[in-house]
Amino acid sequence: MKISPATEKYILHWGEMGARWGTNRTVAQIQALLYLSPKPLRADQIVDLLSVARSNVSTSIRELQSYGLVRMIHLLGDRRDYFESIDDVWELFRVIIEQRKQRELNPTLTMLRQCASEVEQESQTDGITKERIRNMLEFIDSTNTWYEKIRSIPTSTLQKLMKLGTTITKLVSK
Amino acid sequence: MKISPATEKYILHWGEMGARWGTNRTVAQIQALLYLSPKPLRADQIVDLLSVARSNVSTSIRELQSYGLVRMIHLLGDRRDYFESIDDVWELFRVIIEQRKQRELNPTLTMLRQCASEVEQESQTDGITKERIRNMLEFIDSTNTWYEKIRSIPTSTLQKLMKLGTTITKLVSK
DNA sequence: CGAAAATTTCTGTTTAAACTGAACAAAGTG
DNA sequence: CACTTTGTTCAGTTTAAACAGAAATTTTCG
Repeated sequence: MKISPATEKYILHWGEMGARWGTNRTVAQIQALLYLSPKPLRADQIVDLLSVARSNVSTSIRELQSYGLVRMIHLLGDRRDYFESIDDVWELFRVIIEQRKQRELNPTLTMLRQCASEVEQESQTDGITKERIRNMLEFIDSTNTWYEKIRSIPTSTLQKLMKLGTTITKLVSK
Repeated sequence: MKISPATEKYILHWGEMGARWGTNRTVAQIQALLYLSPKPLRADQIVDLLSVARSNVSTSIRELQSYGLVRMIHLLGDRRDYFESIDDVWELFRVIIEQRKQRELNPTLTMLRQCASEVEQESQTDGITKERIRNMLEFIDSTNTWYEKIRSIPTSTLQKLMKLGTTITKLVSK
């Protein structure tokens, strides 16, 4: 088995993007490879296709599984582990967004609530500073609440909503 | 001048988050410091408050300016450069999102269009692979188009829309 | 014009994460 | 129950980015 030029380009780009989205290159490359692969792949196949160490594949796949982006599959009469990625792009990004919420939004919200509370006790702190902390908390809190309402909306509805675009603004105009 | 405990907690957390959002710790810390500061700050003040090298502040501020998150200010009769951050949280995230679009979404869209085109010539590539590339292209393309419609909506309208939550889904139900 | 102040650029060091290869462990197989 | 296959863990190495400090540059002002 071999990687075609277009497929390789995709995988390399995805690897670079992964670095900007909180994982490392190999993890993102493996996800891209599994996403594009018509069949589930084994770890040793990934080693060959991406030219990375076996141990690297093992830990990277564990990470992808913990994110819920990749599943392990078994074939009858074959004890080796096969892996496949979520293939529905909407589902894929749902999972990614959900992970980022857990890892970034929630902790930030906790921190901001603490800061907003603690800063009130600090008489030496400028009023503008206190206000800015409150503003940030309010913003992140709104974003969070909004997301929690949005996340359960089915894909088909989201697609329609996105197509609507600015039509929705008429709903709240003035 | 000194940093209060609550302020320090904010700055440290923001620094860690920055690392997950494509910049480094110092850049994010400086932005946080400037955001919270009631007055514009000089580079040497940032050096003292954050305990980082002068050169580090210089390059970090340059990066923040290139993002459009921080502005240089001059005071009458004072030749030193002062800096301040965007203080409106909505504007802040608008700028951040716009930057990420430029640096991530646009290049990815270009890559996907190339891949989708090139992969059609590849007779050896599985049909499923081709379809997955098309699906990803379509998704990123929709996201991009949606964002381009959304980005010019005024803050007040966005706030109302977010408060609506799932009410909007009635618009497109079934 | 020359000194002092302020800022940037450059080079080398530090640091943290990614990665490899080998050792280890577990799970079938003959 | 040895032996092979498969998968994981771990220790050491590599790599890339962040950072500090010095040198160089620019700016300001007497």
